[in-house]
Amino acid sequence: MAIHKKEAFTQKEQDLAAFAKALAHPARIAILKVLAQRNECICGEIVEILPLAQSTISQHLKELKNAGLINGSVDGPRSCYCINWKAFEKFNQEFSWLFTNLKIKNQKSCC
Amino acid sequence: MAIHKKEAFTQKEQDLAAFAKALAHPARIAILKVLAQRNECICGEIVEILPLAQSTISQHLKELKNAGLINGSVDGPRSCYCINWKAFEKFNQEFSWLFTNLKIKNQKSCC
DNA sequence: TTATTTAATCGTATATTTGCGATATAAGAT
DNA sequence: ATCTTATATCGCAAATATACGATTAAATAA
Repeated sequence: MAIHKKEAFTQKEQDLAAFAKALAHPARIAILKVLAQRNECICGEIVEILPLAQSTISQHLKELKNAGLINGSVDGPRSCYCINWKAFEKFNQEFSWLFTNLKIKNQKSCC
Repeated sequence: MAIHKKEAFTQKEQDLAAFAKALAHPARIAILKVLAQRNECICGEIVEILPLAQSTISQHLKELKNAGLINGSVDGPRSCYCINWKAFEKFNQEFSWLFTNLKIKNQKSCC
């Protein structure tokens, strides 16, 4: 593709797309659900629950962290991850804004 | 990667991921906004508005259509696209469900 | 009929994503 | 100090995604 034209779009569009991208894989959604269900921050448990290799889980966790959806901290020999509720709230609002924005002007499909 | 392990996850997880994937590009979010702003269904106008080639826009439209987020119909020599509000509403609820689901059990990040 | 317009599709190049095994790292246990 | 455990990272292979120009197809206009 030679060039990524992301810079041609607004920051809001890029942010929303980046957030959506982080959610754009069933494994990552499943990971978020696991993290949310346990009150304690998890890590290796995810590897046991999901049918993916440890390195793959680690990679997905990294992506979620890079997207800002989860926090991570080292806890002795293991890593502790948990959902970044603030970021989630922010993106939830962004999404609501998008839906609302889309919906106000036009209520029905024309084709 | 050899094998896609999507089938290892629940249908809901897969559906949500597919929806997120459709939104995971700023161009597609921009397209949705254009479609929403015009009460009439558009097509070639998008090509003039966005800094992408016609074939690229066409490809993005196809993806949005495949994801069920927009409808499309042939109108003479041109194509008419518009947002599928029903599908959007459905996915909006799915997302709300996810957020709610995530939020009920745990209110604060532990790390 | 032929030309024009509009959009979809094809072919191609390149970038990114996904996945895994192997290895490295770092803390705790013995 | 060495072994074990837990996780991150590296290197690789294969699949997907992104982008574009060129071509095709289909309808209208001339």
